[in-house]
Amino acid sequence: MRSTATAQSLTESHFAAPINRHARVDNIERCPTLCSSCNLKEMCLPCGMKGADSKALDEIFYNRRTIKRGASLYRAGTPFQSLFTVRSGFFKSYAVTEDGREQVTGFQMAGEIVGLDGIETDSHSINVEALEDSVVCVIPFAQLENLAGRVPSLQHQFHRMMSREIVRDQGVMMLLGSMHAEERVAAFLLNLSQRFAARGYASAEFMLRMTREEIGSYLGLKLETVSRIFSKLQQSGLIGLDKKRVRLLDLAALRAILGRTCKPMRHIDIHHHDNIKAATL
Amino acid sequence: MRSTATAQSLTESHFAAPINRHARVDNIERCPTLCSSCNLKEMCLPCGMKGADSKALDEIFYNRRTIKRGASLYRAGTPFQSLFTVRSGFFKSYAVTEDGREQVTGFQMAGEIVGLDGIETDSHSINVEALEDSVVCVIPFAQLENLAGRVPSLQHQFHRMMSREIVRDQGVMMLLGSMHAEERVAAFLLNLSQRFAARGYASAEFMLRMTREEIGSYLGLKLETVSRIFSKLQQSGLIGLDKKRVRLLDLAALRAILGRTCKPMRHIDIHHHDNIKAATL
DNA sequence: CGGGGATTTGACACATATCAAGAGCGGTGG
DNA sequence: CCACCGCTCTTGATATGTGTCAAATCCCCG
Repeated sequence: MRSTATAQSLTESHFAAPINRHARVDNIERCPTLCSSCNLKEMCLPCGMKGADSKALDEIFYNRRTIKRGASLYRAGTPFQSLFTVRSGFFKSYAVTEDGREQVTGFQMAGEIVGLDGIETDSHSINVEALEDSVVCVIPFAQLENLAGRVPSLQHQFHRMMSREIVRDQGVMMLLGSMHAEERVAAFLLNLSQRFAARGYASAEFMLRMTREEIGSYLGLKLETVSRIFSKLQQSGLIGLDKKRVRLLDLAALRAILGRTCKPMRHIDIHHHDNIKAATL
Repeated sequence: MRSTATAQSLTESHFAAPINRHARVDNIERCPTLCSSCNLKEMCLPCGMKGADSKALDEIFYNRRTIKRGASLYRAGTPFQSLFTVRSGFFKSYAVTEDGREQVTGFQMAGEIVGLDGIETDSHSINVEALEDSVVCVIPFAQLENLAGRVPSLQHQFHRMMSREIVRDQGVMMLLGSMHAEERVAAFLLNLSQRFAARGYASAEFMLRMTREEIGSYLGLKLETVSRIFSKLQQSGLIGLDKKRVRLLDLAALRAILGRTCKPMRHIDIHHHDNIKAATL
């Protein structure tokens, strides 16, 4: 049923966890694994904690929860109680305005943390939805804070993860605020590639779990624009594209797209150049 | 790993930091006020802490530092040691790409916290610069974490402030990703107004500390566009404008600008509506 | 008081949105 | 099994919002 070959390693490896087949209802179960022996510990909450400290995380009484494709992990306005770390699968987070506009604020994959938006007001401010059948670890926030108060390395690691989220968001602002469509798409693909690589997956070929529209929402573009740019990159030989499967064929060229700010500069002449120099210095 | 001892030495090094040079140099002084008696405590770090706990914050050995207009509080790449809370004045934070593009990621005013970007990697990822002569409280982060480990209410309050920053950033993403120029400007003005109001300042009339270009960078617009929209809003009577001084004359109308998404919605019909419903469910 | 940056405004260019049509695909039910 | 349906994606033609370039004024700061 799932498409053939290569990228299945992305999904299969984590599907050892039992998935509730019958009901459309999310399944909650007692966690069978401890953080200290989890294969994701290198990039999840325990990252950076050593020896005894990392064992301390096992104190937390947490559950696994499976979320079906298309189902919500949580919605804006619901009370905040727990953080979630993605065990397997793929999520999107998005905000909705009163007038119904939807803005995707991020895509989350294995090892990434979700739910930080709820801490401020004790209720969630955004929505998080599974883009494929997924499994998360549910971490009761009160317990985490309690434990963090006693384990400095955990506390610090948690702060680092929040800080990382802030830095990530600022990167998105940069992308949305000052990049052209083609740059945004290139940055998006490279970012995904990098994150897959960090997880030991193929970094040059992967499945896009989200639609063109969701990509567009994330990048501040319309779906048609995303599609057109995909086509263009494909024709230029920078990427290979088969439906949702992407192959990055020329990483250097993709990175180069990020560099060039001032368009092809066709109408440029010496005068022009001087102006630009003067303006930027 | 971070002991109190290192924390002290961190602070010491702050004192010893090469803050030489006469005239245009930032000034550092021992803080004359305690958090528990600070007039900003309602909206600063101590916010939400009660009685004895709020006194605990006084344990932190922190300094005041004055930053001249145009001077940097910190720059990207410099080592992270302390957080800062704005005591008075106004700042902008901004990121810079390799190719020199600058993206303003936020404006900070009294009671707001700055520096959270540095926690992740122990070095700052963005730049922060004073838009007017300003004063900040310097909070050595190691000390803060140490104290937070012993004072749960402080720990929780700090987590709330980080979460707030994340939520704020997501609001900016929404603004940059799915709003029109006029909406962005309106949202910007209303946001400033609200923050001034929360501080007991006039919320309908205030000075813009930043240039049109900085506003544009923040909003993902060019300075000319910002200027044009200011003019338009003025001509419509929604705002009064005199150089950097703004008066919000019609809050309701400004808020209304945020509501209308789909232009005049001319081509809409019932079919369309059905599609939308189906799509969102 | 002078000079350079900030702002405004206009004319025009261009990137991206909008509208529209069709193709491909997956699921569903006869 | 095929036919149908809805959704996603692609592609083209066109519209439009915002950027770009330019020039004049203003005025803040030294």
